Amino acid sequence: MEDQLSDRSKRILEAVIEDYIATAEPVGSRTLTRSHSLELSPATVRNVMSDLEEMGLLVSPHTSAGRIPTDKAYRLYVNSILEVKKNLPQGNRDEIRRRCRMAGKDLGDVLKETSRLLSSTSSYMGVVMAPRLAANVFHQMEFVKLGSHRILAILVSQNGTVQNRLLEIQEEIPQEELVRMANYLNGMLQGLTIAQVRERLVAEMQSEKVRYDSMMTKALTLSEQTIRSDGAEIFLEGQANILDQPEFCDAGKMREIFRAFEKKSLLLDLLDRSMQAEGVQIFIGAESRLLKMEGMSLVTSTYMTGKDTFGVLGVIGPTRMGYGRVIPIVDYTAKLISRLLETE
Amino acid sequence: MEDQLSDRSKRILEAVIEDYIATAEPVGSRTLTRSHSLELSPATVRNVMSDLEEMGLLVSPHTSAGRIPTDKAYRLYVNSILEVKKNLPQGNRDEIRRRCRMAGKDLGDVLKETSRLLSSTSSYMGVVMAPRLAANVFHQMEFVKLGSHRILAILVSQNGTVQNRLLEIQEEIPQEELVRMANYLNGMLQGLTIAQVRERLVAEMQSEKVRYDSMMTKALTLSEQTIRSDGAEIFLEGQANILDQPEFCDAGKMREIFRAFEKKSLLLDLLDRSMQAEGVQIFIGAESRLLKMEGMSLVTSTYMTGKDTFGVLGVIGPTRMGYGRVIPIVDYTAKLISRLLETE
DNA sequence: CGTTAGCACTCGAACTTTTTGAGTGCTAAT
DNA sequence: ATTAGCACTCAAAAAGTTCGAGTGCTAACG
Repeated sequence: MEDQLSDRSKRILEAVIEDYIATAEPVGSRTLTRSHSLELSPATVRNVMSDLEEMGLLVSPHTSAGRIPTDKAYRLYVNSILEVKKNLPQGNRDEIRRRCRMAGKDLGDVLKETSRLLSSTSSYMGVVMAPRLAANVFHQMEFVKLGSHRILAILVSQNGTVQNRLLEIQEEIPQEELVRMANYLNGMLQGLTIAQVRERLVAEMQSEKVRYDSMMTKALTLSEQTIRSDGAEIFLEGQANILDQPEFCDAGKMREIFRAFEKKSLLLDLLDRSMQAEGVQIFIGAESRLLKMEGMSLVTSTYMTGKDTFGVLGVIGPTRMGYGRVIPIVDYTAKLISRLLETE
Repeated sequence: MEDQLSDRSKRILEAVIEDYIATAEPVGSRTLTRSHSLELSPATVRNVMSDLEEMGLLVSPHTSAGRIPTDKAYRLYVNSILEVKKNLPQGNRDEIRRRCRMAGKDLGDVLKETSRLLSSTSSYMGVVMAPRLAANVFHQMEFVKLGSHRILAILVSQNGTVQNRLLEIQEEIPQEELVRMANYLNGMLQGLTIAQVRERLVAEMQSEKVRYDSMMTKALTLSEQTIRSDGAEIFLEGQANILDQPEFCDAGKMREIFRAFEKKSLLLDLLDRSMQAEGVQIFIGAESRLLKMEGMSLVTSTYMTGKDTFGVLGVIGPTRMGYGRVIPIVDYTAKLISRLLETE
């Protein structure tokens, strides 16, 4: 399986891929020799392309058309041909920097803006997943009385995430008691991750010493309700950008794509998966069978929001996307955001 | 200008509009007489249609095609022909009811879900604008210390809206002082609208008696920072639905539409405008030149979240939309949401 | 007089046919 | 090993047909 590709074959494959990225049209031997200054005749190129086709790196949509790179080809390209410019063009750099300066906003706003940023600099779709709540570190909890039977619970994590939850309660609880409850909980839960908090609460509720203290019981019940459910948030921006891609210009496909993104669950799975490893990761076409609609790729990177809580951000575009350009953007943005969000 | 339309003309216009709504195709005299049981010959219908065309209620895309209703025709239809079924079909009613039961979520979640709901029951786009912050009634403010130079400010309104803002501060403020500041402010600002709060803060900061109390100054500065900027939130859901509309199936138009909705500012203007009057309002096609892309209409209604704070919700669809069906949906949803959000 | 049947005319949509040209694979010459 | 040359392919664009739902107009009808 270790494709023993000659240097020349690689050069040609690269040329095909780059042409296809640029034009979205099947590329033929002729056009290749013209645009890229390979010192070869069309006929030679044809032979090589024929080999590449045999190896499953190219396909032709029909006999008398040019050829198109397969997912496998992109994989090869990304892994061993493409050399990612370590240095993002200064222009991009500046823009990202500039738009990252956004003090006075909460985490959600920053992430949304980041998603926008990714979308506009890459000209594909930007996606950012907030760190999963469970991994965050508990910082503080507050209960605010809204009415006689409604309490607003506020859960603050150390990285600045804030979760609000409206709780309906049976019996009225006076404000002072709420404060005492919060104090009690804040003392107990300091520094734990939310996941740990959850365990702790369950354990505590079953322990003997709490069972007969109604205040504590109430407090535990309330807080348990507060941290229940961990709907990781996803910010997806720039959907309109993919309408510009010629391969999706037909209405049917577009609909499919939009529908798919409307329920974010599969995207969530995919992003969750890319959180396994650190750094930039690339999912090409059908490799992520989650994005089962064909022709889409995903470039992600993890970012940090604290000691050991991270989220994922990235760019979604057509398989035929400018990896060389996108990868540094994703990488740089992730690093910058990490720095920005670091709770020093 | 008071169109003196004979009863028959009205019936025919209605038939044309309804046919066009159903099929999205220009409708001709023949088809009309067949589908609707008007007791008239095609020729007669033709004559009438010709009149209607003269009055600017119908147009034909070209000589030998059927006719299409103009914006003016829709307006007439909505105002004086269409009789809105006061009673939403029980099915819809039930679904709306069911999905409105969503306790334990904050306002944002509820509104987002409502937008989804509007979108799916109408099969167009649902849109919900959160009440403008300025009109909300202040309830409570909290400061939570996140780090030595970072404070999380939480602003709770009486209707359950929660705003978080991250503040960077120069000099460290101990937690106890933050609590005292919050108490001071909560006492002072109780029951005012945010707009009034803003004024009050400015006034207070200039008053003599505060000027030399650094704690108060700090408190005022902090809170002033917190309520600054009033980015009304808009929840727009179901964009994929409009891809199903045949009139937008061409890629160019779609792109335009998606681009337009990506920056929500014009939508915001429009919704803001529809907040002038209470109850259901209808903007047809170019009437709202804000949605300057043609062929879109908007049905809105205000909803209440408290004594006198309201937001707007509605449905955006093609001008050729089922007004008779959509209007009750919007109306009913608005009422239900108002009831749900009422701070009793 | 309002309504209707009849008729010639229009013109986009859909279907065919033709043309075009970028592409291929093969073979023979360099 | 490379390349020039050639016959062949086939989608896409252009040109040409057919078809039918529409129209407007006129004349007849109750």
